Amino acid sequence: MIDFIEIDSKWQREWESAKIFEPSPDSRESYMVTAPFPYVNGPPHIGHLRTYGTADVLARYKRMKGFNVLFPMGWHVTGTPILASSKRIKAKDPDIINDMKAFGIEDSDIEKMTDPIFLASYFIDEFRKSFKAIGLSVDWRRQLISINPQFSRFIEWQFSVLNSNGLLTQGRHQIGWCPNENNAVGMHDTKHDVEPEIEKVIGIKFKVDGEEYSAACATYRPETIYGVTNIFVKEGATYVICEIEGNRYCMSKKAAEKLAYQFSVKVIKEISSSELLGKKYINPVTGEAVSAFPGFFVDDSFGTGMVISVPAHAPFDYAALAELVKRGNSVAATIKPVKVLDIDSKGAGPDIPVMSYLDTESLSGAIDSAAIEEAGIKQYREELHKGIMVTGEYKGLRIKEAREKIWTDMTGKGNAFELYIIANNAVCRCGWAIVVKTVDGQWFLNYGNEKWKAKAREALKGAVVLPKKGRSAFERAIEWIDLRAVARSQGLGTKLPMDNTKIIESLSDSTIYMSLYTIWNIISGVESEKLNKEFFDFVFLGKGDAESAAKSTGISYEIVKRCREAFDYWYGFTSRHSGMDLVFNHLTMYLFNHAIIFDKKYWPKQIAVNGSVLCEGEKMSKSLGNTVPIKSAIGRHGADVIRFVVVCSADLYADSEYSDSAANGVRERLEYINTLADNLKLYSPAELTHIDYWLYSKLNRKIISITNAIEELELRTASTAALYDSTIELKRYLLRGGSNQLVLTDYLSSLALLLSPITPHFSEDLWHMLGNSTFAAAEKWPSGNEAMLAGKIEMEEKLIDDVIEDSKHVLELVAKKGKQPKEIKYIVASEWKYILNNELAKDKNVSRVMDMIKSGELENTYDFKFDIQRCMGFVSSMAKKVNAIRNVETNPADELDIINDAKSYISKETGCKVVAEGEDSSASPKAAGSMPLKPGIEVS
RNA sequence: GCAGGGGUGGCAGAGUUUGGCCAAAUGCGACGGGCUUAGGACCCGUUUCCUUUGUGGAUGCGAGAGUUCAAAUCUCUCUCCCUGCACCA
Repeated sequence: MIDFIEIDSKWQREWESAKIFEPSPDSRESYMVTAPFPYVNGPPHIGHLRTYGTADVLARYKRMKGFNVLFPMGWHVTGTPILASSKRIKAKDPDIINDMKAFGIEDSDIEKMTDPIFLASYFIDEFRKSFKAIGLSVDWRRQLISINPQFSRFIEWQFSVLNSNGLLTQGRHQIGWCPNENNAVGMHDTKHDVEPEIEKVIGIKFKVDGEEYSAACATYRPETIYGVTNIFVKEGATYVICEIEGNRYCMSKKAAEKLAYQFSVKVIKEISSSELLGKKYINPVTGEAVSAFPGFFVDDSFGTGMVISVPAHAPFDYAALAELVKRGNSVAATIKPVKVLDIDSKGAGPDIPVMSYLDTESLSGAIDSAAIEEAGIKQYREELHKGIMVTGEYKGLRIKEAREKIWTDMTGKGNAFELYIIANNAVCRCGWAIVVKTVDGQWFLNYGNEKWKAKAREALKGAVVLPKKGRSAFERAIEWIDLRAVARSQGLGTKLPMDNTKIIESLSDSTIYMSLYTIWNIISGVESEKLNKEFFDFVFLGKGDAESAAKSTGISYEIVKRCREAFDYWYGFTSRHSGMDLVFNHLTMYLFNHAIIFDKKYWPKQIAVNGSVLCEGEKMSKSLGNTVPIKSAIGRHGADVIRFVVVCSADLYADSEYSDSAANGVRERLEYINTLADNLKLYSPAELTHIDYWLYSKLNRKIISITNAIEELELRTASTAALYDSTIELKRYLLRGGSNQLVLTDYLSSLALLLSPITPHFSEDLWHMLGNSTFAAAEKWPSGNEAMLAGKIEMEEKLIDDVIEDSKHVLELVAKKGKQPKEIKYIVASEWKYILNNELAKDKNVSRVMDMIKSGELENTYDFKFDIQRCMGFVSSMAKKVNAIRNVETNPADELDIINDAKSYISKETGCKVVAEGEDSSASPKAAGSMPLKPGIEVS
């Protein structure tokens, strides 16, 4: 049994004291691997490991390939989540406190986490411990934290460069807002961690007959204006007359209060819902006057609290009218639904489309709001996608188009105004409903800038994307990304240079920070005030020279010069690793920012995108309570098994799956290899034999395929070949009588190195067990020797396997008849069959070979006496399975030798004595059926 | 809707770029057998259907059509599933 925990810590100590992961620029080619610095507001779990593990495998592999590899790590602290967590702990929120306790954090430490900086540093510590324990080959001298003053100077510089390129613009912006706490609300501040969904709707003005105000009716679907039969208000709710931007409206009091965060709202007076019910409302498009009714479903705190009723297209409206009729409302009884659009392109759909979605029978009973809502969603979707207008000015147009036109028509003519709502009714942790607040003067990064986009496209072109199929997502993302709001009123981070009251948002301050790693170990002692524009301009842009930069900053010439050299050296080749969920924001912004700030030679060279980690078949999430902390996973299985399972058990783009059974499977195989290495003394060196060459051939083939796979980060392919195929090969080698100590040592040594990027601790241990004193982690990657590939020998071994398999099949059939055979006779086919077989193997063209036989070309070519009749019969019998013919030249003499050589093995496997002979000299009834690579089998 | 990914045997999951040793790797499960006092571990076999003193045949990789001597693999149409659509990290 391997003590995985023991070897983990042993080799981690040795590597650390040998400083093999702390590189400096030298004469080798550089290779820099980075992954997003983790956000440290909670414990590290195995989900984090996918990206970092993949990056580490690549880093370790490239190191062995002879590159000078830098794999740095930092910590992301910027933004609101850490503040939010602290706040929740302060408020004694049991959910978060229980989570912390479950992770094993002492009460006293939880207490201290009310200080966000303590919380961050606590988890930084945890992450570092876990990352070290899993064996990441990180240069720990370069840990930057996104709120270090030096980091902030760098971000300020970045924004000044962006600003000087005209990429920062100002404008209006909508945010989620808690009226109670008076602050912006993001996902981390809501109940159940939902993102407040801000949506734009249109408020249509229905002039109230005889009054100087209009009803403001909010809707997503202005195109249904042609089908409005009435208006709904909430019975019993308080409404108000108010003034917004010079217009007077009636709307619910609650709505007016919410809209005050978007507009300047002046309330004139309150008005009861019953007063509104008595009035007439003029449709701004059709000019028709309609009545108002009480609607059971109306929520006076949503939108404007006044709803247009389109019974033909909205199940709720239809149901509400039906309900009114049931209660004896005679005016409602006169209302006929008006069809506005049809999902049938010929207009042949039903006259009252809502009937296709709503179970009208159920309307006679109790109201089932959930069912009506579901019908509404379905109808809305279908009509949006397939609908064609059948009435009004835009008759014949598709709905999406018609909606856009009607929207701009109405807002343009002053018949409507735009407003924002929280579509998902998100609620702040304090319990208040979130509202939409309009902020003027928000700063945006303008990713819509065409020149910038062009540069980003160029940058993408110059980068390798892994997996290859991931590229199209980037192409889309570059076109799609537009304005991004960058200023926040709260959170940790760097202040926006243009507005010192604002913090730079946390994805925007992490787009080019990887470049800072290259010099972090040099500047971490430098006072942050000295890191001015001249310094960064020189180090990262090469502007000016070291002397003047040193003079203007007060930093020593040596340091300035070293920084520039370090950046220039390391940033020549960078490989960025991240999860696929970051393609549409972080990774795309990463490309954009590199493209505009740095010289082309420092642009990203490779971007690798990976999937996530499933746990026992389920997506990991806090709410499911199935997140597995890295430290407990390691405690169970050791670092290498976890690395293997989490990082290598799926293709790069697919989700990998962590499960105990998978982990056990990996461990068993590692144990097998280890035991074999332990038992090497039982074998002794000898001359190379057939089966030794077979193993060498397999090994070299494996080296080549693993190397190719890792280059493409196809780690599943690589790891399967390295571990699973290897154990199968080793078992077979021993079974076939292989026992050469030198060969086994060679094989295991190569295997140790091949596995080293994936299972570094195990490999290091194996490497030393085999008598080596160097570090496997720093060894040269094995190179596949083409000369050792022996296709023929592999084919021969395959032949033996096939022969054994077929023999067992026959023996079984015979056994069913109650016979117990003692001997198997193999009859190797005649030479002419081999000639035809090889001829067919060339191009698998049956008719060509037939022609050869008939025309006599065959005899001319091969100088052999053929029996035309039998040849034709043989070829036509082969016609059906021509696909299965192997493209390997064989002959009967060799095949006979192979079988004779393997007699003892076959005999052991089948339990029978083995005899072999040629077809020509055989009297066996099975002789005629013999074929190349499929000898006749007779048991007796 | 837009964009991205996918549909393979009881399950998980390769194979698709470059069509042909593909009835389809590997793992798990199930069943039968061996070994054991027993269980575990381990070993052998079976695991689409039919056929069988043999290595044969049929069907088959979401559905349908096409290209080809040959299709899981290429083309087209359809269908279903998953993910993202932001200012949250």
